[in-house]
Amino acid sequence: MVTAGRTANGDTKERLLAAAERLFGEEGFARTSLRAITLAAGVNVAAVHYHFGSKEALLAALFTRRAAPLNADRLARLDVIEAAAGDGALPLEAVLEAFVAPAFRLIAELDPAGPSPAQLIARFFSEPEEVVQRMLREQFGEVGARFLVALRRALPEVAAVEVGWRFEFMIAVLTHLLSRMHLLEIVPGRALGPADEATTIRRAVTFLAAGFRAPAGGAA
Amino acid sequence: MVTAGRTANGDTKERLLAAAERLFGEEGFARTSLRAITLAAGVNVAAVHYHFGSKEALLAALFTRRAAPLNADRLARLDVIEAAAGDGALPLEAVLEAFVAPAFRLIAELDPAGPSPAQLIARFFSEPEEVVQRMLREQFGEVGARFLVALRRALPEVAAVEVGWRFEFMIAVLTHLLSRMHLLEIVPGRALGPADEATTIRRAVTFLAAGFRAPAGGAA
DNA sequence: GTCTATAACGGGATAGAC
DNA sequence: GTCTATCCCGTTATAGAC
Repeated sequence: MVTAGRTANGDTKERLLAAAERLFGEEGFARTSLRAITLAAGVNVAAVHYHFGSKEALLAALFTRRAAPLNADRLARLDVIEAAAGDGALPLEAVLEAFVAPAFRLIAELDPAGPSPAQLIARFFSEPEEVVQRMLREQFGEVGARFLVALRRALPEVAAVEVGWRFEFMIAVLTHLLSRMHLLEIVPGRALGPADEATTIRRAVTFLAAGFRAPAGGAA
Repeated sequence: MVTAGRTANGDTKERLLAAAERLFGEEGFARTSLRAITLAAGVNVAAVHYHFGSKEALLAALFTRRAAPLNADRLARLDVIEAAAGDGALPLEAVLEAFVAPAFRLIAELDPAGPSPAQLIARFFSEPEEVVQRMLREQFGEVGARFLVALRRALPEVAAVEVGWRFEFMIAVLTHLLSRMHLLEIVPGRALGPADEATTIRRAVTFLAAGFRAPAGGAA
């Protein structure tokens, strides 16, 4: 198929992306060396710079590769919901699921075994690198804004400021789930047990929907 | 007061802790060099090794210094609630506030201006270092277990497994708040506005309480 | 207890052969 | 496109003077 000969496979770039996604997700960006990545990928150190240019550029490539389809999926689902609702109020659970479910889809579809891709996406929210924070704003800005509007339409009785805060709580729950779901948690004897994707989504949506609907005033 | 002479102040150790707390919290452990810390503290590089032994030991010192009183405060509040309740069911909002409020107290009491101490505590939950993860289990194990029991006592009508998951959601919301509260968020035009401590606590508790009480079944 | 100087190492990046 | 070899820098940590 290809013109010139090479080592054994032509997908060095893909192998690098896969290895980097896993290691960045598990160890974080700063702790992961290019040497560790290329070793895991079975390619040469220089390959990173040839294919991507720098360590940061590799990270950026990983980010957009996952975030773009993730957010496209979210917006497509939201389009459907908004079209079905016409001018009426939006169904809250549906909106929440449109935001949450694609992230879990990301886990299941790609690497059935490993914890890989979603963990990295979630980790982005806590990585201090400026590049990361800038890309977060770029990639999630539009989705966030549109979902915020949708949530307000779904909750006309809740003050807009409160919806804004609760939107932040939703992001918290989602990123926490994605980044830590695979490991045994801090508190022993939790016995959360392994749950399938659909159950986890339902759990999150149920919890979040109730929180979003709560009357704002109530003190204890 | 002191016997022998020295540079200008005797609180090198304290200055190191303060600088490290801020920098680790803002930049993360791996990205923060000892040079940056000692520069910010106005002390010599070697002082870190003299007073603490290593970079990791400095981190550990920071962790226990904050986590211990934080969790003691939580448990004390829980004691009061349990004593008042006798054998009856526990009041959910009170239990949640006993868990959430001490963390915010941590912010307000110590450094009224800066974002410092709580941000680091929250960051611990996403730092990949094994030391950090081990200390998390050690320091938060007891508190987590006791609050989990208390939450189940407060919610006899909710399945124990669900309470376990929702406990995890609560940690998500809290850490997210503590680590990111200071900065403008990803979605522009949110207009969350600056909120005082009491309001933020009330917001979180209201949201969480409703989520915890939600009937488990409901699909959309 | 505090400093300077330096050791010992690993990191990202690049040049140039193939 | 892929490799080897190497540059150059910043890092933690330590030894030893003061």
